[in-house]
Amino acid sequence: MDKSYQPQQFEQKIYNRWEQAGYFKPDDGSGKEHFSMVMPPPNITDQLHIGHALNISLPDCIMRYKRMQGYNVLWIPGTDHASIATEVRIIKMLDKEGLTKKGIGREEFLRRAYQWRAKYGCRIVEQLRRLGASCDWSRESFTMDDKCTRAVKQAFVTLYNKKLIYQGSKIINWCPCCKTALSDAEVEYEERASHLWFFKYYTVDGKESLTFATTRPETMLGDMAVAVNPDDQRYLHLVGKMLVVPFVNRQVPIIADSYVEKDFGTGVVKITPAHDPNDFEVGLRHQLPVVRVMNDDGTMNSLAGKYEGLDRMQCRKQITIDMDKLGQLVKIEDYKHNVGSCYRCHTTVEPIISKQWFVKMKPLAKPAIDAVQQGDTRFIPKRFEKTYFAWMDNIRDWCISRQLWWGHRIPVWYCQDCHEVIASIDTPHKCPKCNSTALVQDSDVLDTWFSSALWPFSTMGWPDKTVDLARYYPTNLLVTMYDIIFFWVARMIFSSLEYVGEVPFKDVLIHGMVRDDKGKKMSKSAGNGVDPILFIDKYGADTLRFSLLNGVASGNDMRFSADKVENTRNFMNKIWNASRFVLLNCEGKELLPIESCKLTPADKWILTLLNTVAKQVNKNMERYELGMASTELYDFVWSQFCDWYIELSKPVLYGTDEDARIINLSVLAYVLDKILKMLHPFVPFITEEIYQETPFAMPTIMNQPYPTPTKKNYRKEYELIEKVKEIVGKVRNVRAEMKVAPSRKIRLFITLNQPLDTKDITIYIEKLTNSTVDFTQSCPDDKAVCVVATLGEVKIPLGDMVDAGKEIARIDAELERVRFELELANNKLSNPRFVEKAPQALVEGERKKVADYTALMNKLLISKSTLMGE
RNA sequence: GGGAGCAUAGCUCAGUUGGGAGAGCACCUGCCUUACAAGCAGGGGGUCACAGGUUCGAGCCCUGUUGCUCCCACCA
Repeated sequence: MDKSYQPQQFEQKIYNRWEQAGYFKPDDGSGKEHFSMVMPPPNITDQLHIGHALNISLPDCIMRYKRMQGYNVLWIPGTDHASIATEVRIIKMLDKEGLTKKGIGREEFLRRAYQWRAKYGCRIVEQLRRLGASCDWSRESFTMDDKCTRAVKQAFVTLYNKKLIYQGSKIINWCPCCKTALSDAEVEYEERASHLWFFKYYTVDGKESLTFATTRPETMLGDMAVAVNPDDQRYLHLVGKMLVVPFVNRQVPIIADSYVEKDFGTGVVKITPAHDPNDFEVGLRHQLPVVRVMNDDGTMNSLAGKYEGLDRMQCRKQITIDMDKLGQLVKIEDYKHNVGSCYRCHTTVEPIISKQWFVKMKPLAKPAIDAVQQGDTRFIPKRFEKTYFAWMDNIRDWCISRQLWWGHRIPVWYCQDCHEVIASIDTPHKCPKCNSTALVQDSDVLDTWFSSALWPFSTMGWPDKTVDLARYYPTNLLVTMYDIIFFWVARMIFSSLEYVGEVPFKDVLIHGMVRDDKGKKMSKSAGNGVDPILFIDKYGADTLRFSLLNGVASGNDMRFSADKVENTRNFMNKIWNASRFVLLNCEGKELLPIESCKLTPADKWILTLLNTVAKQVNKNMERYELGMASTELYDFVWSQFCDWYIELSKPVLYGTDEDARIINLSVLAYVLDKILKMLHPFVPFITEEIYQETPFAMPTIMNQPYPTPTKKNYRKEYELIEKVKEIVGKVRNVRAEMKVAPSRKIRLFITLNQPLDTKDITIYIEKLTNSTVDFTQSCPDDKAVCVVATLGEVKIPLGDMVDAGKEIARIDAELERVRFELELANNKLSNPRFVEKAPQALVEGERKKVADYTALMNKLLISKSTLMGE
C-alpha cells in the first residue's frame, strides 16, 4: 500500500471492474426483496455540477446500503432532453456561428440537437461513473429514446381520448425570446423597480374622463373596456358610457366588475383581455372582444396601428410620450412589483392570448392529493408535503404545448380538408372522417416535463406490461431537490396514478441545495460553480462524496467549502493509514476467529463500541439520515479506533507475546473489516481498494452483508477502559500544564479505590502517558502532583518541575469546579419534586455524584494542604 | 397576502422520543512518539436570537417578538 491516500490510482480501475462484473445489475432471478429507484435524469444542457454530485451521492449511498443489506437493487439511470433549456443553448451556439434557428430549418436544427445530446449525454454518463454511481447501465434511458417516446404518445392520446387534454385559446405566459408558451411553473417572479403610469381616457363627448393606472402602457392598444367596482359611488354614474382609446380610435364601455379593488390606484382598471389573465376573465364575463396587439417576438402588430413594428418596451416609451402630448398622461409613480421571467432565458414573459394544448388538472390532482394524504407516498422530511399540497390544491390547467423544435412532437394531425383533429400514437395516413390524405402534424412539441412525468414507468417499458414493471414498480424511493417538487415530483405522482394506477414511489427524500462557501446559490453566470470533476481529480470521488454526505441534514441547504473538502480528504488518509497499520502488521500471520480468542479489556471495549456504532448507523440509514450515520462513523474511526484502540494495541503488537499479538491482530482486522463495510456506501472506492488487501477479501465488498450489532457486549470492560482513558487524559493534562517534555518518562503512583487486576491496565497507562506505574508503593514525594480519577488517586512526583504555587492554583481551579458540580447536584436533590418525579436512575445518578464529588473534594483539600506544608 | 425554514463557539454547522451543549475549520501551547505532520497530545472560547409559558427539569415542547432566507399567490 502507498504511504498516503492516492485515489487517482484506483478509483477508475475499481469502477470499471464493478461494472464489468455486473455488480450494478439486479439479480433478477433471485428471490430477494426488491429495492428500486429511478435516477433524476440530468439535463443534457451541460455537464454535471456540484448539486448533481449530491443528487447522485445520496441515492448511491442508499442503494449500496440496500444492496449490502441483501435487497435486490435496481437503479435506473438516464438523461433528460430538456426541451427548452437545450434549445436555448443550441440557439446560442448557432448564434456564435452566425446562424439562426429559422435559417437552418427544423431538420438541420434537430440534427444539431442530437449531436449536442450525443456529446453532453456521454459526458454526463462519464461523470456519473466518476462519482461512483452504482446504477444499472444496461437500462440506461433517455427521455427521447424510442421507449420513452412511445410512452409519451400513449399518455397523450389516453388523456386526449378522456378529454383531459384539450386545445384552447387562453392567456398563457409567452416568452418573446424563446418564442414559446410556458407553463405557470416555468415563470419565475422577481420584484423589480418600475412605474405606475396614470392615464386618462375621455368619454366620447369629451366632457368627462376616467383616470386609471397601469404597469404596461403598451397594452392600452388592446383595451376593450375600463372597469370600476360596482359599489364604487365615485364612478357609478359613468358605468355604461363609452370612452375613447386614443391612437386606435376605439370606443370602449365603462363596465362594473367586482374584480376591481376600490382602494387600489384610482379604483379604475383598463381591461385588456388579450394581454392579462384577469382582464381575460373580465372580458369573458362582459363579452368583450379580444384584440391581441403584440407579435410572438414581443413587437407590436398591425392592430397596434402606428406602433406596429416597435418592440414592446420602445412602444411603452412612445405611448407615454404621445399620451403626454394629448394631455392624457396624468402622472408617473415609482412602483415595485413582481415581474415574471422565463426560467430558461430570463426574458420578461408576456401574458398573451394564444391557442395552446392544456391538461385539465382538477381530475388528475384529486387522486394525487389523496395518495399523499393516505401515506401511499411519503415525503421526507414531512414538511415538504405542505409544499406539495399547496400546489395541488390550487392547481390550474397545465399548458403543455411549446413552440419549439427540440422535444416530443405533439401526436396530433389536422385534416386539411375537413379540419378533423386526429390524436394518434401511430402516424395516420388518411383522415378517419373524410379519408383525405392531406394530413399535417401539429408543429409544436410537448413541455419537457410531460415526458419527465412518465420517467419512473416509461423507463420500465410502460405501456407494455413488462417484467420490470411487475417486479420493480412502484419504486421504493425517489431522491431529489425541493426545487422540482412542482415540476417533477407532483407530476410524476398524478401521472403514475392516472396511467399505471399506482403511486410511482413510496418515499420521496428531499434534499437541499448545495451553495458556495458564502451561502450563495451556485450558477454559471455568477461564476461560483464548482466542477465536481476537478474536485474528483484532485481529491478523489470518495472525498467529494463524503464531504457532501457528511454535511447533509434533512432537506436543508448546505455550503460547500474547500476547508471541508480538505478535512474529508484527511479523513480518507486516516482510513488509509489506519488500514495500512493493521494490514502491515497482519502480513504473514494466521488470524483467528475472535469468538474463540481470549480477549483483553481493550478488545472488548472496542467490540462493544463497534456494536453501538453499528446500531446507530443502521438506525440512521433506515431513516435516510446519512449525515448522522456518516458522523457516527467518522467519530468511531478517528476518535475511537485510531486514537485509542490502535494506540492500546501497540504495546501488544510491539511486545513479545506472540499469542497475544495474534489475538490483537485478529480483533484489529475484524473491526477494520466492519469499518470498511459500514463506510462503503459513503466512500465506495477507498473501502473496496483496502478491502481487497484484507485477509478475508471476497471478490467485492459491494455485496457483502452490511454490519449489524452482535448480541455480545462487554459492559464491564467497556467501563474499565473508559476509566483508564480518564486517567490517561488527566495525566496527559498534568504533563502538558507542568510542561514536562513528552520524551521524559515519569513515574505514577496509583492508589486504587477498588480491587482491580492491575496487569490489565498497567501497560495501557504506561504506554499512553510515557510513564512507569506503581500500584503498590506510596509516593515518596510529598509535593507530588495529585490527580483524582474514578478508579483512584494518581500521584505524580515531578520534583523540581513542580511549581508549588502553580500546582496549588491548579488544585484551586479543580476545587472550584467540584464545588460548582456539588452545588448543582445538591440543589436538585434538595428539590422534593425532583426526587419524587424524575426517573429513579437519574436521582441515583445525582446521589452518586454528590458522594463522588465529596470524596474528590476531600482528596484535593488534602493535597493542597500537603503542598502548603500544613 | 399565504406558507416554510433558519437564528447554538470567531467561521461553517450537528444536536431524533425534554435530564448539565458537540464537530470541523480558525486560535494558543508542546511534539517529526517506526500507520498517518493530510499527523499526535493538551488548551482557551457559548446567559443555545429575545420575551413569556408548560415542566421537578427546556437548545429541544407551546405562545409572542425581532432579524435573515426561500417558496407560493399577485391589485391594474
